[in-house]
Amino acid sequence: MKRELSETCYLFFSTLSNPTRLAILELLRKGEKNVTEISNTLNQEQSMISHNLKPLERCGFIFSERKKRKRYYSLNRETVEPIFKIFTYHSEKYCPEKGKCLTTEHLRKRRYKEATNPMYLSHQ
Amino acid sequence: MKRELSETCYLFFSTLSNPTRLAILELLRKGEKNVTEISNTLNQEQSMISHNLKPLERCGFIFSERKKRKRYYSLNRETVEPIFKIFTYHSEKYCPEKGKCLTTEHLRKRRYKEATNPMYLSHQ
DNA sequence: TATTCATATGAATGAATTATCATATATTTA
DNA sequence: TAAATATATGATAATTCATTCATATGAATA
Repeated sequence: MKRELSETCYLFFSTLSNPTRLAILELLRKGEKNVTEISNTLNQEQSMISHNLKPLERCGFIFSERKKRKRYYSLNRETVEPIFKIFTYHSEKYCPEKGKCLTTEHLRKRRYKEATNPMYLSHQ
Repeated sequence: MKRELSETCYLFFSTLSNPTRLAILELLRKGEKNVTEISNTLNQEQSMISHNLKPLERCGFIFSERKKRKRYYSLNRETVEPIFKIFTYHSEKYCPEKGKCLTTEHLRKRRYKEATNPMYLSHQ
């Protein structure tokens, strides 16, 4: 089906429908990181990280700023946090049997004040 | 990249990252519709509509109920409306030059109050 | 300015997703 | 129960997307 009808809408959600990009967003919730740091933390090729940072920035999910040689990426918390908040609410209420999104773990942590280890590193 | 790390999260957003499915959600905002009605309104193959309804229902974005021969699908307004509300807010603030999502048209009315006091945050 | 470090880009391969067509199943009515 | 109606399913073709590798660009430092 043609996608012009809701180009922006489609772009918005398709940018979020990728494990690498979700992992990047999750990582940036901890604070800004440069490309090499993201690459090392997620254990993925630097070029692959760069390729994935581009759509995230284009959609306004992240911002970037160069500092000396490095370019630091940071989360657009204003809208990204609410997006995941709704996702968390939705998935807990309507998809309770499904596995948990790690992104929800962090939100859950706040609620119940219990620390779990960040398993988003355990992929690859 | 493996996707186990956030299976539900990935599923959630990938289900929304499809023009046909977005059009279905948009249509269902007007009220419940059966498969044939959706198919006719969107001018798409019936089987294609059925194929796309499945992931939407599986993710809890829509519900269905059989009435006589027909199966009526309805929107899960509780979470879908807030999702699009955030999308609208985000895209108007961070992607202003891009085309508008049709979904945003309906929400635009209420937009100005919520820009200062975003009620979509009330989910948690 | 030559070198090193950091990031970005492009092309091509491979992987995943989607639409299509044919057909199957399910429900109602004659 | 046969026919008509409504929806679902499966296999394949078509399309879109992601990853990789090689390399280019850009910024800082020696």
